Amino acid sequence: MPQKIKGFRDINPEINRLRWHIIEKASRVYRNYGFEHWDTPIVEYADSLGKYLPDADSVAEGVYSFRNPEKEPIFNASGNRMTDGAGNFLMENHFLTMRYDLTAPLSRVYAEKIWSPSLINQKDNFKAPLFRRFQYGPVFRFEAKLDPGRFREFWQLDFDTVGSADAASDAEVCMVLSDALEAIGIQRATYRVKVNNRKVLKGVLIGCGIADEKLEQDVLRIIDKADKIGQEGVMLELGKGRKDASGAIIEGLNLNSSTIDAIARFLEGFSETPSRSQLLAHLSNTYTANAIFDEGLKELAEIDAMLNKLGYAENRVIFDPALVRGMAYYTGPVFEVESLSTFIDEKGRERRVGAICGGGRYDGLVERLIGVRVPATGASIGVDRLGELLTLTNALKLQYTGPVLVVVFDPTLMTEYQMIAAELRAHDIPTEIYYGMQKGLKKQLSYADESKSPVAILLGGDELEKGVVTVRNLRLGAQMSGNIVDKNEWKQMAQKEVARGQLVTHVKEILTQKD
RNA sequence: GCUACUGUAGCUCAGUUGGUUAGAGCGCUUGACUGUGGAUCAAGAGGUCAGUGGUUCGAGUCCACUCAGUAGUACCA
Repeated sequence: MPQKIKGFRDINPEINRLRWHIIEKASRVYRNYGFEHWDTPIVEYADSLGKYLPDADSVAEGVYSFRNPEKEPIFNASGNRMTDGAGNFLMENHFLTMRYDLTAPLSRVYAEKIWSPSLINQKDNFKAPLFRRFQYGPVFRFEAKLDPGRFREFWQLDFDTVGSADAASDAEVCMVLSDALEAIGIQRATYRVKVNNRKVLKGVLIGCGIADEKLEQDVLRIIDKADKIGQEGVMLELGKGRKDASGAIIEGLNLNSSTIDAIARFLEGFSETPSRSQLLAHLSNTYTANAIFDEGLKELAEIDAMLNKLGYAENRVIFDPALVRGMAYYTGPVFEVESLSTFIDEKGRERRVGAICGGGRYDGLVERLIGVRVPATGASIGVDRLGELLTLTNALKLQYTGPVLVVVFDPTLMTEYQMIAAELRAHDIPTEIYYGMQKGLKKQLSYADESKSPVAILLGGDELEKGVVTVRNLRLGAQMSGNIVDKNEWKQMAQKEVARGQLVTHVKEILTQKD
């Protein structure tokens, strides 16, 4: 049997409806804030996408890569074609990579399209142009192990502001996320936008004597897991390591105990979720160690002030001092949206979906491509993750009505059926004619049910002669089918013979009925 | 990647201490029903018991390995 690749999905109409609902509602909010819609290719030169470069002609760690079949010239760092000793251009089959997020392509677009090449030599006296875009589409990651709800192809829905260092643009990210989720139909009580600042964490760690970047990343990674492994687990992993419940051994960082204590004290300060203002007060009273910390704190205070004025209170946006986000490239504020909704899995356990959005400030991303520091901030909705959440928690019921179905009683009347369908379509009523080979009436009406048709049109020789059609209200019929005994009575209610000229009016009437 | 568990029809599962031709419900197909489903009845299709090797007179059942799935854990742009 043919098979699809694991980690890739077939998207059925139901998932598609949900997916596009999310995209349409969120995009409208993004547009409202002035973001414009861009798309970029699914494949990019590997070099454009950052540090996850392939090292062989195979799938490299985490990404899908392959050689471009076309031979193209190689460029050096200053953008000139490289030549061999005899002056011939060096050509190569470049490495191409399928995008693993939408942010790396964004920085490529910015560098290539927005940053005019004529300005590349003026970088010392140059103010980066402003660029605000939203984008959605599939991204690809090679995952060796696939957790439920994690795929190799999945959709993201990003919005980013490139060219602003203002904390106001960070505050705006929180507002956009909050607005977008509510536009999608997520109840305010069921999500929280969480905000932290990498600069604060960095400052604290420097205060603890951790300045080495690699070590900093390791410590942050462990802090990030605090809500999962608890305070105790964090301390063990910072120290000598631990054994988890399944018996797997997790290596520790072997920090000395005074460092661990200092980090623990920092985290303990927030064991009870404090309000934004409490947190700011606590931070400023306790840690005034260094410049980067102060800068981070000041940014958080600005974000807080703006959110307060604009009505984004603690029930929408909170500060979480242990929030890290995995990505190394974040340089300032980081964002994550946590869903508070729970669902019961098939084994009866209560579970959560977790993070449904993520983002942050990444002032160094464009710099990696063109050597110029361009501040940028933004976030992304995990479309499929969110869709999964809405399905599992049954939080959103999308109203969907399928097409009217014209039942084919008598194949010789096909032209008549086509005319009926055309008439309904001309009035913007989606209409389908049954073309299946299983002609039984039962089959045709089951088909109508499956495609969620509201109405079936029945017409045979008798009706044709009388100049009428029979219109059956399938939604009403379904409602009544449970408790009706007398079939004729039921038929009378759910089904009506109307004059051919009244068809459109009658169908419209049924369609506008609310259940 | 590591640890544990699971793998029988499209789905959910039963299958005795190893014993003849592997079952049920739901779903599916056809018909009763040459013009009215969400009912009934009847018939039917559908299985390399995840795969390979082994133990045995005999394996769905026991053993080993492989693969896949689930849960936890690690990594995660």
